[in-house]
Amino acid sequence: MKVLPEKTVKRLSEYRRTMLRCFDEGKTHIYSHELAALHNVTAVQVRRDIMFIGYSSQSRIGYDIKDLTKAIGKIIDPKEVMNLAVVGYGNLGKALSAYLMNKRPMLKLVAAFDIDPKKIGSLNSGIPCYSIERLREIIASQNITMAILSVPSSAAREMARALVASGIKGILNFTTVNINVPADIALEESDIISSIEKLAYFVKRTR
Amino acid sequence: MKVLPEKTVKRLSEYRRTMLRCFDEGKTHIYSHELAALHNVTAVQVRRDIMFIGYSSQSRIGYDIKDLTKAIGKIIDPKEVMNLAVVGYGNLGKALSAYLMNKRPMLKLVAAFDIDPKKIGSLNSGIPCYSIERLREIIASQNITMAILSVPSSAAREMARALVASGIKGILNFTTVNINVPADIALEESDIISSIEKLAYFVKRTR
DNA sequence: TAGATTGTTAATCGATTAACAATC
DNA sequence: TAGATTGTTAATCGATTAACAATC
Repeated sequence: MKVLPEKTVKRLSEYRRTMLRCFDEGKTHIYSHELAALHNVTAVQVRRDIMFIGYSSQSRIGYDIKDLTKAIGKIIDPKEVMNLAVVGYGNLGKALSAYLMNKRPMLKLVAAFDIDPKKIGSLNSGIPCYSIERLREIIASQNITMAILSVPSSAAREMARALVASGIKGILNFTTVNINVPADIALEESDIISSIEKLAYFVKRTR
Repeated sequence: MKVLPEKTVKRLSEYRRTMLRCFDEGKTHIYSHELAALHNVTAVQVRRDIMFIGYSSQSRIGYDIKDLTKAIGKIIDPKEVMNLAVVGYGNLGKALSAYLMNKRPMLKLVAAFDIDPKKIGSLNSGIPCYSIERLREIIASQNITMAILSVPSSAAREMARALVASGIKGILNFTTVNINVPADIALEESDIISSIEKLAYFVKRTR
């Protein structure tokens, strides 16, 4: 199958999460326009995204939630469990860990890293925290493929290099410094400061 | 001036931050290809973004950092100080507060809100924490225009409604639930779970 | 000057939307 | 059937890149 557009992948992930919530609330089917309204997109957008994964509902009573969530998983979920680490175990690292804990069955958070000796060893939210010196060792032994970078921004670049050197294949960067990685490493930036500044710009504009 | 593309606004914010860092390190000028390399974009992209704000360097020795950062500020910064609140003062809320504290002079974090009585009143990182019941009152009295939403996802929709009802003009949503707001409210979503799932998808692909 | 860089137009690429056929 | 919905092509819109003129 052809590689999906980045934005489609993101939306499919969101559709699935929304549908799982609706399913818990007793809903079994959902119309494209319902999904659309819940995500601030158009119904055509939803149908197009679903078309991308080759799914077809064969009914006019909306999409079968159970069926469609499974179809999305087949496309966007990894085939085997992927292990993650959170690097930098401060407030942000802990918050991100909590978000990730047991949310997605195929994505497993297995380790945290920090330089603060007080944090090392602690099982704060169910995962062990290691010294950053053991980064390479633990990444290899635990077969960790993705990392969430939540260290202080001043350490971001150096840490990113260390992660790449340790064999990490994907980095989610939560620092406020843009990092560079080789082309074969997946990178996702989440920059709070620029998000806020962008928001401020568009608030201003709408007045 | 015409409204800038969203992505351009975001990149301009990032360019500025990078340039300020470079300036602190003693650099006074920077080439478009240098800025480009630091942000994983092309030099043409950088020049085009700068063109959007009507800035021109009039030299072939790179952009004058002091001058260009000022020009970017003139376009993307609010004309007067904007007050922000963080709603939900757990690990994530505290981490986001720390990120924002004294980083941007025109964006001032002035209040936190939480339901936990233990947190209320505390000046954790220099800002007071109020009971969520006082949301409307404090937003009005402190003239708060933007909110960072970092409550548990189950409370996200209700809290978003309360914020809009209180007169908030922009929301940065850090919960894992998409929220709906009227068209005149600016909204920026930062969804950790879908970011991770997207990352996993593209890690898979590059193998 | 020659070489490097900026600024800008035109072309390309990718993502969204409009229009509508097919289906229940 | 009539009405509502899905699936899909074609058109549009927006963002990026290629090409190159202008400048130091």
